[in-house]
Amino acid sequence: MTEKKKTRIKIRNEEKIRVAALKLFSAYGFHGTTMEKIAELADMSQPNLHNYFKTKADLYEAVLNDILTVWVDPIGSLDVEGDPETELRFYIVKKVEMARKYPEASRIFAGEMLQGAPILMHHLKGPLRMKVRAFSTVIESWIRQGKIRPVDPVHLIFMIWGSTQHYADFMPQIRAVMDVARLNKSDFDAAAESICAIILRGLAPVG
Amino acid sequence: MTEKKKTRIKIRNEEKIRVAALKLFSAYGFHGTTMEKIAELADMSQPNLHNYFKTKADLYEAVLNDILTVWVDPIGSLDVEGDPETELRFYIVKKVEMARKYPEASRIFAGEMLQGAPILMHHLKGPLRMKVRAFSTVIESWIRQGKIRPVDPVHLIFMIWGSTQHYADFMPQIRAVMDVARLNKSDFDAAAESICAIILRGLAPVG
DNA sequence: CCTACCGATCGGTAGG
DNA sequence: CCTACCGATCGGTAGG
Repeated sequence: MTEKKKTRIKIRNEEKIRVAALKLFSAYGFHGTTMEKIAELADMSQPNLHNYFKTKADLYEAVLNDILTVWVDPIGSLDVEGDPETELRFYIVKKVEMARKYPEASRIFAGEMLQGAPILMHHLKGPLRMKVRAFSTVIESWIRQGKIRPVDPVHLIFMIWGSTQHYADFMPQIRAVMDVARLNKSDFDAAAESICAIILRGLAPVG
Repeated sequence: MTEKKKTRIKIRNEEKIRVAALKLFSAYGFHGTTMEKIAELADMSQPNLHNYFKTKADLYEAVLNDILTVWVDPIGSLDVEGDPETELRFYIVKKVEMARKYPEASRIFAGEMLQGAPILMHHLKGPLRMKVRAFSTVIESWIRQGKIRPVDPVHLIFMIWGSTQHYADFMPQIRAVMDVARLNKSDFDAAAESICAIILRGLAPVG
């Protein structure tokens, strides 16, 4: 019983650390974040952190792995049997929704890219590349069937990623340009609609 | 004469420092870069750096200002009298060219955004917002004239920025997915062509 | 422009 | 899980 209690506290504390670390790493980067600040935000002493994560680098890696599961994985694949417009719209809307719901995940991922992806390179060359391959296969099939115009599938997916993630990663710029204190759901919806309209129209076959 | 010689050396050294700082700040961020490493790359002693830039923050700001002049300013405005397709194509091609030629500038700018743009916020709310306003005016004029489909000009420019800068900021991901060691000019050209094709077709009026 | 060095911060450990 | 503390690093300065 005492054992069980301890374990529950440990699980809860570890979660608190992960949440605090995600927030700070995403806002200040790896080097701009101190273990002391993470400890504060997680309401613990700094030395105690090391009971849960041996080193700062370990904690950072743990946070990155958390992100991969919520950020990259849930992006389902396109259904080749489906209607291209419906399928791509769903995908784009989902990506914008992710940028809105998990901006910190997006930013920590972006920060990792800016630094050359030292930790995530393995994931990029493995699982992510496979995802793009599956995506490309569907796009190419649609092109062969004349359902969409000929287009390089890889550049298409980069275009979708770039334009959707932009709303999370460049939020200060977007807020400044739009002159709003905060982006609310309707702003994101408008963004998704604009992106969908242009890309779907851009891909629509002649006639 | 001795004075002149000194000045020339000083100018040359300051330039060396700026170049070294841009390279390291863009790769490792502000906190991940040490004055010692900048000094090494600039072939100087670390204390000597402080004769040219009082503090690390001053040097960082100087680098950011350098970037604004080469990264944001030269993006000419759209010519409202011109053909939308020609004008937008020119703009997109130029943006991709900038991502290819000045990836470090793009990355340091992106890093600044990720951290909330503490230093660049003034620029975003001033000059940059004006640029977007000018861009929007032209787009709206084209829409009124039926030259392009109705579209939110602000989301359009975000879409162009997002999809073009992506090739500089997310280069590790792009290289991993495309399975190439380096992106050469033809890759960037293909990217520009894909982006142009989809966006221009997406904006083309009915008929 | 260099040598020498400072004060502060930070990640991590000892020991209980 | 805490107190106390370490070794190392780093930005910046003194003094010449």
